[in-house]
Amino acid sequence: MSKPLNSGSNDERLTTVGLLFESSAGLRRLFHRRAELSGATANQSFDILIRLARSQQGELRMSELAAQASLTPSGLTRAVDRLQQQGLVIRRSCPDDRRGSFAQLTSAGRTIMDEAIPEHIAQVDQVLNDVFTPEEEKQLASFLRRLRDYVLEQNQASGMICDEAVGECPDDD
Amino acid sequence: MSKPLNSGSNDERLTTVGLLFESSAGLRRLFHRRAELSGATANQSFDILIRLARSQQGELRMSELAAQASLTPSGLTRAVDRLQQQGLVIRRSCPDDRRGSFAQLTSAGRTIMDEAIPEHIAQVDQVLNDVFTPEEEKQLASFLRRLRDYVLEQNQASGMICDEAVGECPDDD
DNA sequence: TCTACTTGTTTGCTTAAGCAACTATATCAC
DNA sequence: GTGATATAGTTGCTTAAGCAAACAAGTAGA
Repeated sequence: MSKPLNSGSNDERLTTVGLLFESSAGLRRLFHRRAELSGATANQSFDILIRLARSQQGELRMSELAAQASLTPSGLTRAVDRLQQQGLVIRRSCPDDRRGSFAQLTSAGRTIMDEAIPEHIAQVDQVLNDVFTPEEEKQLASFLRRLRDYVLEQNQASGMICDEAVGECPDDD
Repeated sequence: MSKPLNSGSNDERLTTVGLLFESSAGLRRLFHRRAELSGATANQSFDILIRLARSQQGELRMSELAAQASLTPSGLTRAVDRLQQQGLVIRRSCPDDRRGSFAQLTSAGRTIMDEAIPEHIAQVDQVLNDVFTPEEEKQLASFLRRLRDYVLEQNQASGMICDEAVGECPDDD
């Protein structure tokens, strides 16, 4: 209510969090921009596609995918709808649990991603090389992993967004 | 086009970037969630308000604010519209440049923020304390600052989103 | 000073994401 | 088995954010 707002460590901490948000938003924009320039793969759902591409047989349960992409179930449903309309993904219903389904890359989707991923990797490489030493990069990754796990756990606790994906999901893009 | 996609360092790098996105999204959710629980300040534009609150006389040029909040000018216009409707902010036209305007906290806005900010700081403190040592925290902040600056610069280069805000804007939450 | 160009902000329109409510299936307790 | 509860996913509706185009005001050059 009346703490000094611009003094020292509190302020620095707000700044730290702000930096995280800005970096994330900025990176997203940067990748999006470049993808756009280089043509077809301007797809806003790249996030989803890349996670599928990097999964076993290119498929993932909807809920798992939602968690990985930081989307709500409903958000994911529509995103997969769109990708399905574009022919990049299909739903495969889960044999073990008839409530569930998998989102699975089609071969068209696979083709597109085989083309897009190296580009994306090149972008990522460039950024990381330009900004960090390999050592620093490792550190950053470790910090972020801890933060991610913590935050995920807290959010679960408050009861929401899936609840697996805590361990080591292949958390790329 | 044909690099091995799941081998070693490339993959780790995708993971690093993914962690950044997930951390950011997760943190955002967490703060939003908690703010909601604790009452009034569930406002989705907290980001904007806090930046105003931490600025000289609680005002900022629209474009500056857009940059800080990672919004496009159009996004910011609407966001400020909403806040203005809620009586938390007013527009003050810039005397030096009649194209421009400032967004400025009203006293109502100030009051709300005086209440909300300490809560927010407490949340941030808790997360950072739980996850990092002070040393690590400093490191993380430095990494993120570099990344933010780099990305901002790149995005500018591609021509977009304001173009100040590169130096040391008070880049908080 | 008239013209051309740049910059700051807004508006029209479209898309995407969230919440809450709903359906279908699974699981548990009895 | 039957009923009660939980889980996976989808749908209706609303809000927010982006792009592109418009405008208005500044700046520069002839």
